[in-house]
Amino acid sequence: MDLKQINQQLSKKNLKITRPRQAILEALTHASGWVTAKSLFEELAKQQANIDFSTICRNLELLSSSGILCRVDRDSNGIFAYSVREIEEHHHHLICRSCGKISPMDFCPLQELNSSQTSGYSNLECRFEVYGCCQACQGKE
Amino acid sequence: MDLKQINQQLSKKNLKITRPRQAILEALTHASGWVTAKSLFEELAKQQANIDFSTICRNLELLSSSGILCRVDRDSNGIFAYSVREIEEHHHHLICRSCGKISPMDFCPLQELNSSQTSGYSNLECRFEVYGCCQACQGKE
DNA sequence: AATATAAATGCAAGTACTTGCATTTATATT
DNA sequence: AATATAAATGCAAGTACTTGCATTTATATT
Repeated sequence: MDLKQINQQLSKKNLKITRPRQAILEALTHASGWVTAKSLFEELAKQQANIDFSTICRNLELLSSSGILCRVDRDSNGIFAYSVREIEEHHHHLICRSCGKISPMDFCPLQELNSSQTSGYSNLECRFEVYGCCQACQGKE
Repeated sequence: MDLKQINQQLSKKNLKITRPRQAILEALTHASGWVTAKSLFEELAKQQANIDFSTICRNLELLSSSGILCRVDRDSNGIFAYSVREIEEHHHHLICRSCGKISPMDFCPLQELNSSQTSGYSNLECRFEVYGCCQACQGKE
């Protein structure tokens, strides 16, 4: 997804097209891989964009919950990595513990979950991430 | 599980039975529900146990990875809640977003995951939590 | 019982956000 | 074009750990 399309999405959701937000999205669309709040802050600082760290965090959070970004706990330490969402369908991620590679999976456990396990509950959502060692990293350690 | 059994497990794993660790485990075995690092710290401070916050965090982390405690991201904000593990079998948790109630589920998505989604990967593990609104909380909001 | 050693602790400093609030800014309305 | 308003920002202070390191302590070995 490119910046123009993203801006259309923002307008649809009554989210404003501000200078800091544009700089953040510009960096995200041009980034080669996944970024963290910290790496993005450092990148933008280099460009003298002068954007506060809290503004970056709030935008990454907001853009993720708006479905414009994907958010993954790559190192399973609660520090999230973000990237522009390229897949519209609901999905989860498979993460290599060794090289940090992130791949989408269309499998969602909620669909497979027998309702007896969650009987009486409404508004079900889940958090699901799979960690492993990818083919390229096997034997390397 | 009571303190005696836990201490046997600790010895088996070459983990020492120290005064701070005993105070933490004593509090955990007597706690009515789930505790956080912060709530446990405050509880122990009240008892004048004089245990450093970092010692509490390190123990909760270690005891979880040793299988003595369960650890759940109850409010999906990265702040974990812990409780003594009463179920030996591998399991995940179902959490009520409204009242915070935590229930075990024996379902594990890794068993259901089609291997085509993770082909080439080894040492698979997953993080899985389900959030919803429990029966008692429905209509309350 | 004395010694060795590996684990655990406490302290201080560091990390990665998060929140509250006053100010600014983008967009809709007149 | 001026005004209203709701969203977004920047700053400062707060939160919840986390890490490095010197010191202490529990257990195994002699």
